[in-house]
Amino acid sequence: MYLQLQQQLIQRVSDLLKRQYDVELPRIVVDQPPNVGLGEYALPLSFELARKLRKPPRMIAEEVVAALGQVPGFEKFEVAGAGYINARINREEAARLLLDPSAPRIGSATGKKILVEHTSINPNKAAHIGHLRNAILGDTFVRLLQAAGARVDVQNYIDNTGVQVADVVVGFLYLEKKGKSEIEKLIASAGPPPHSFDYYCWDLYARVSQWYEESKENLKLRLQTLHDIERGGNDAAEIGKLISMAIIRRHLETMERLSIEYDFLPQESEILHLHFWESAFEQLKQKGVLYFETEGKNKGCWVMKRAISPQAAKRQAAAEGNDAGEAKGGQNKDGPDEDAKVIVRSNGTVTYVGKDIAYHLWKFGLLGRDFGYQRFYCYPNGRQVWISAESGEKDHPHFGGVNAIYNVIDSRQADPQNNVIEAIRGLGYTEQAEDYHHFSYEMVALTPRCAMDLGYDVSEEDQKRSYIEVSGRKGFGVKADDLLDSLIAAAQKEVDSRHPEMVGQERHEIASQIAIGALRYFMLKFTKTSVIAFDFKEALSFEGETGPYAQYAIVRASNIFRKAGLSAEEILGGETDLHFLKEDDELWELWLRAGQLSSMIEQCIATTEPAYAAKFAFQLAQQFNNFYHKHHILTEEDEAKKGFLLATAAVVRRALIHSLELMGIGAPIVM
RNA sequence: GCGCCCGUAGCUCAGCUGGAUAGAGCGGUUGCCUCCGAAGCAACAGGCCGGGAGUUCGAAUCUCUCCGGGCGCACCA
Repeated sequence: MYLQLQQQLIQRVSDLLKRQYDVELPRIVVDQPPNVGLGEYALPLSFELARKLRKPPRMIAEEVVAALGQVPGFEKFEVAGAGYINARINREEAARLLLDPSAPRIGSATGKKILVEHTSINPNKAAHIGHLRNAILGDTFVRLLQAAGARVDVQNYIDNTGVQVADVVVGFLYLEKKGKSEIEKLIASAGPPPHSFDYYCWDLYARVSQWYEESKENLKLRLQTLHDIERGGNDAAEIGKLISMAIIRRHLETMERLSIEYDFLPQESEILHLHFWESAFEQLKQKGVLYFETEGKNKGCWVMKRAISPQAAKRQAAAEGNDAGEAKGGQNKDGPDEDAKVIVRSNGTVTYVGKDIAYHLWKFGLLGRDFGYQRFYCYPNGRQVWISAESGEKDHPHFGGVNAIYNVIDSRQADPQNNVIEAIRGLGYTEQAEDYHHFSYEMVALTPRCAMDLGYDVSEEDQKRSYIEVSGRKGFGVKADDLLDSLIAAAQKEVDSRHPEMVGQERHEIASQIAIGALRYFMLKFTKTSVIAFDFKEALSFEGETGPYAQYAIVRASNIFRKAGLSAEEILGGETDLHFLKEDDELWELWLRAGQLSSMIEQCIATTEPAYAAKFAFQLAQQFNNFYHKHHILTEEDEAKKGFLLATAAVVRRALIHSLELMGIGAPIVM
């Protein structure tokens, strides 16, 4: 509702500016006045135009207001402060839009096919809290895109031929002296966490990392095992596959607990064995993106010019604009470009970035090759997960070939990601390069106190830091399933004491809804650029700015309807006297925020920042709680007023449920 | 050395495509359950928005610089 009216207003104003002053602003800024009593939109454009038109801002504002006249959906326009143009929405009309449950919503991404890749945990150990942040951010973004009308494929990339898997293979073969059949038995006999296979590997992985430090001979075994796995067709490769498959299944189980699902699991082994790189290599050579270095430290390698950061590129472009004609970059300096990125090593093997370029050409449908596809797992709701295979099933959906991609990868991978984008741009695929988004986020770390509570040795130096990085290699971190279990246990305790009348199964379901709400909200309330210093006390909290706070607001709203013997849907569809909105700014503010839901969705997508969704839900819940406290609906004597208050609760409840849904958080029946 | 991110209340963080009086949660103090459930509400205390300069009618927000912290910069994966 809010977004629609805003777009109409912008259109109207920009037409007017063109007609009346013959000016076109690149963007018409729309703010919200400090309080709703001043209107719903504030346009500061007169300040911007004052110089250009040689008129004081206030005069411009007055002229614009006079010229605007009547605009459908708006009550009036007025000049405020030193020259703001404030717009007032026709409250009753807007509220009617909000009540209509069948109102069509058209998002900015309608009709687009978008690929989101997230989770992508090395299949060699249990998932930890850092992986949770990745998966929750990714899954929430998927939901936001879908709400904006996009068709989204969800991919979870599996690096099954990397060192991490090799390390665990080494652990089984040389530390534990276990063969294939013994590992098979181990997998078959594993139970749920903490007796699960991924937990077992978590410890083994840490032990192997220690063991490598004991002698150089051990490290040689690692390299040899890695090469065996890459080549395929041997014991190490078989065991690697066995381990990786078993761990992937565990990761899917862990994520399923959080309602996180996938469509396709592309594996690195297929990228290798189906020769994706060979196709990419041809293209890259032909277009001159890669060149063969004949001198310097990279002699004998195929290299590409290293990408510069987007910001540095902007600065460089600006500098070039100032003094055009200057030499640009190091390409034509003396000697080889020592800073170049090696893509093919002098021994002929391809680096990780090279494989990634090939893989991303596939994503955009530009490679000319495809994976084989095999069924891997089917969710209870019928959704099918596919996994890559050398020769797959005959009938399968087609993945890749999308309009835009989002890779949810932590900020430490910014350089390699930029290199892939540069290669794609270099091949002439500028549009695709623009629609390649590195969805970058900061890591989750542990506070020193948290690390010590978990029983880890923390050096004196580390104790002074505000946070310590999680490390799978050291086995240092909080496992995802452990955290979930603690959260469920904590929620269960509350539910048990509040609802002794309910049966165990029901209580457990509610407890897990609350736990997931707490966890998902916790991971989303921080902006992507903020390092989360993980702290159990904060994460386990169900009070204040948390998921359960918002869930509780919904429960309260639902209780009103249950107690009244009405359904919220009935109220939304019925007749409501909306004149109360005219004089009550506080109530109108509540309706207005509910109406800003789609505006919030677009903002999240435009900035790739799901944290806005969390803030939105919390603020709406907070406003609702305030309303709930102030108005006792069921004892309201004025029938018209009562109906209006019920409609208010129904509208807000629906917006709350929807906003939590966007974050993958369910609405419990009771709490 | 180069690049990226961060620095806002005691703590953890919003606000940053410039705009009206800088916000929230936690923690602290104090109230509120005969009333749709207190996982809640209300109130108070708490701020040179890291320092400095610049751009602007206007800067927490943009630019530069310095200080402090974090993370990247292999023919490793």
